[in-house]
Amino acid sequence: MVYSSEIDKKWQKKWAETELYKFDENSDKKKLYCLEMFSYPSSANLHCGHWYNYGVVDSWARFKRMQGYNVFHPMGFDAFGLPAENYAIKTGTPPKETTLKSIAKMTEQLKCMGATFDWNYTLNTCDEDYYKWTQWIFTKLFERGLAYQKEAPVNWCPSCQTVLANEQVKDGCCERCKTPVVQKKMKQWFFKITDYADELLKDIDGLDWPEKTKKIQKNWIGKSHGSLITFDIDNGMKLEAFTTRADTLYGLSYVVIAPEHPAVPELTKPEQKQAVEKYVSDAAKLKEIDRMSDSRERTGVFTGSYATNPVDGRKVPVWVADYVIATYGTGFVMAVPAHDERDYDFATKYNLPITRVIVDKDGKEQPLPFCEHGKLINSAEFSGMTTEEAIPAIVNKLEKEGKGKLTTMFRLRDWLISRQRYWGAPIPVIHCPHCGAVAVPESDLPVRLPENVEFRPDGESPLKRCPEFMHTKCPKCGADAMRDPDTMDTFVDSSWYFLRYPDNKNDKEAFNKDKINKMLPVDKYVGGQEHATMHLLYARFFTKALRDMGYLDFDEPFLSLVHQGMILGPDGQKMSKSKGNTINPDDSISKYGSDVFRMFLEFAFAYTDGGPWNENGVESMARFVKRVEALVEKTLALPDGSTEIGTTEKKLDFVRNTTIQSMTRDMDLFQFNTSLARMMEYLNALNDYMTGNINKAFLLDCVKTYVLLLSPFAPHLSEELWEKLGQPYSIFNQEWPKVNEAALVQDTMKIVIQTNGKLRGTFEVAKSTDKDTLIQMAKDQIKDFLADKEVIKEIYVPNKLVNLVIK
RNA sequence: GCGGGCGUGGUGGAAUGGUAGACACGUUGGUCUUAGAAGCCAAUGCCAAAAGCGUGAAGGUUCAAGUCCUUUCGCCCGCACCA
Repeated sequence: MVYSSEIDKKWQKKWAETELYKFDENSDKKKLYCLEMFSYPSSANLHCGHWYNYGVVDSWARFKRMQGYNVFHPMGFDAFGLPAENYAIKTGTPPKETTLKSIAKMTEQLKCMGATFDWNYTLNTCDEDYYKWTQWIFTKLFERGLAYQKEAPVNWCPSCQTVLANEQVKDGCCERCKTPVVQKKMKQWFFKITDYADELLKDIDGLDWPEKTKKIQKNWIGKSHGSLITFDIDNGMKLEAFTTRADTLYGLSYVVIAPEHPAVPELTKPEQKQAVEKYVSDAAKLKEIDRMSDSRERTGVFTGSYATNPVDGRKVPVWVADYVIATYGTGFVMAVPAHDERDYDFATKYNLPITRVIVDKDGKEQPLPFCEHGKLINSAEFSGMTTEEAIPAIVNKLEKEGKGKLTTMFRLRDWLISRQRYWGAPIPVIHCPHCGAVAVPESDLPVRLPENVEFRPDGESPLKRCPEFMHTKCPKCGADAMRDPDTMDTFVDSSWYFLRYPDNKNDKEAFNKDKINKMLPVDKYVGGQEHATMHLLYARFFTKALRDMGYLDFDEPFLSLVHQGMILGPDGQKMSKSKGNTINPDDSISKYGSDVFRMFLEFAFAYTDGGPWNENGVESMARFVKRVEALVEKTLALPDGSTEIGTTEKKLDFVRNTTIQSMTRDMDLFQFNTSLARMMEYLNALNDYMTGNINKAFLLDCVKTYVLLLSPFAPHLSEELWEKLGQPYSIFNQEWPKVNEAALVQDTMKIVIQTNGKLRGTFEVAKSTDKDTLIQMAKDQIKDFLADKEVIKEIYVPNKLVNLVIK
């Protein structure tokens, strides 16, 4: 036999016919939900990244299955989104057509991978049966006040012609097309993820996620402890400012409001009107990227109004300046130039007073601006207090007058979900002239995406140009009304797909509560780290919101998370067609078979690191497979031989059991590379054994263990070898080998000899040897080295080493 | 600027504080062959070398440090006017 893609086909067929991977919902084995992030259906063949994610994790799923878990391992498609729409704009092919074609092709390809996916549980987000429930979730969030519409300055991508969520803006540019994002005021739908900020932050600690991802998510949520301080304005308004440094209040020099703040016009005195209006409109024109640039000089204008410092009654000017962000805190801040760098720059430029109120802990006057914590001076009764003491003291005083309170602020903003694009789930809302925004009732869902729509992008939603879609009746009052013309961000689709898999055919509800309470949370989730602040955060929010609405009973969707690394081109660069450094898995697979390709990916990289492609590695994996085949064939061809269990048998049995032991551990750690290294060592040990006097029955047993251990990595090959060994179908219904503790006990031990911690030699000795004898043996072995040295201390680590401290 | 991570042979990468470099790739030599390829055997951190030196650099803790601590350099990632 020579392993090849023919063997792959043989077993894929048999697995399909016998429904080997059919998931049994009623099994009494312990469930294990193993999930990889689903993929965008693309017309191209599966690339290395797909294989690395789906193929490698499949090996883990097989391992768990053999360990006796009832593994749920579904696969589906994240099918809405811009690429299909952009392709349609270019070629005129409707997105639905391209997408469905791609899904069909990709499904075939995934089947050729030989993974354990149960395709009865697949889903596709552009399917009506799916997006009906995406829309249903929207209406539930709307009913609960978690979906709302507001006019807001939003991130607008002039190239994609749509708004973007904060998470989709990278360095002031569209994450997708790199075009600089501009600010635009538009009425948009938001999900109130900020309601869950505290819980989303708090629960991170309990997750088995990479520390880095947890940190990224924590920073993104960005909780900060501070105070809200109310300022009376001379026009009778009251404005609140958020600050983390209430202790510096006596150093107040002026206050600043963001240009987008709605109170700006009211604050502006007639004499300043022209200047302020110009400033505000200039600020609006600035691209996000320019405004963010920290080399930019601070600018601002005086509004003509004055605010009163609530602690000492002094009046300070109100400025408008774009260094204040409208969307963080209250969009209004107190400026203490002596103790804040930004305020210091600004005050210096515009000649505003700079008053020191903080000295360092030792009472020294540090150069200004001094932004660290310290001790208060020039602060009335608070002088002499430390920052930590003064903050509650000052806020407490203000609180009695209703002018201050301690509070927390989050960096996280609400999630903007409207998109002015075609290929997405329509927002299920009807705008009625009498009733306002009305959610489409469940009985009228789905709101179908019409097919005859011109989707040329011009900043307007394509659906607006489809009168049959737009015109409808208000579900409440029956009046003529208009549909919402926008579609939902595709991250909405992916925020709940893992809930749909276990109950994907349910046409009465999004998912059955009992079913998903049983199957969820996902036990192992594997996907790219780039989703840290997007998908992974949104999915957590959906889970918590649905829980609070009573649709499910768990708090977190993904208990344990792993990020796969990235496979780079042979040149160490990210693979891309334009660089011409892509590797097509199909070439390797047709040449060597899919198991060879899969094992190469498993062996050649640390899973979470990835790295550059190396063609030689695939070859070497093919050689490994040949050696395994040769082992099985040679074993079968052997005459019966001896039946003795002697030292060589014990030695091989020891290797067999240490292999089981370390592989079981490494697989749980997603260390596929070291697992396969152990397999190579075990193979070498088997080949060594075969050079001697052979006990065939014993050898066969060891070879059976070998094939079992190999099976998660090389499913087709192992199934074939299992059959060759005369074993019953299927190897994947076999149990993962268990360690025989007795075989791990050895009669001898290897002792390392060190002097001052440096290796001098080793020796093999009977386990029963006592300490003093051992030390003497060690000394004897290196007596030449010790000849002119004095041993001043002897360290003995039981069963391991002797370290002689010498002079 | 703040936060996090990582620096180990020619390469990918291994090492519960206890033999650094497992397992491979590559390279070299041998064997087989008319020849080549494949296979098999051997060698392979540095140094000609038993000794000595070696995990970015410098200190420290320890009988013993790639691993723990301090400082420092370099690279990568995240956040970035967040008050």
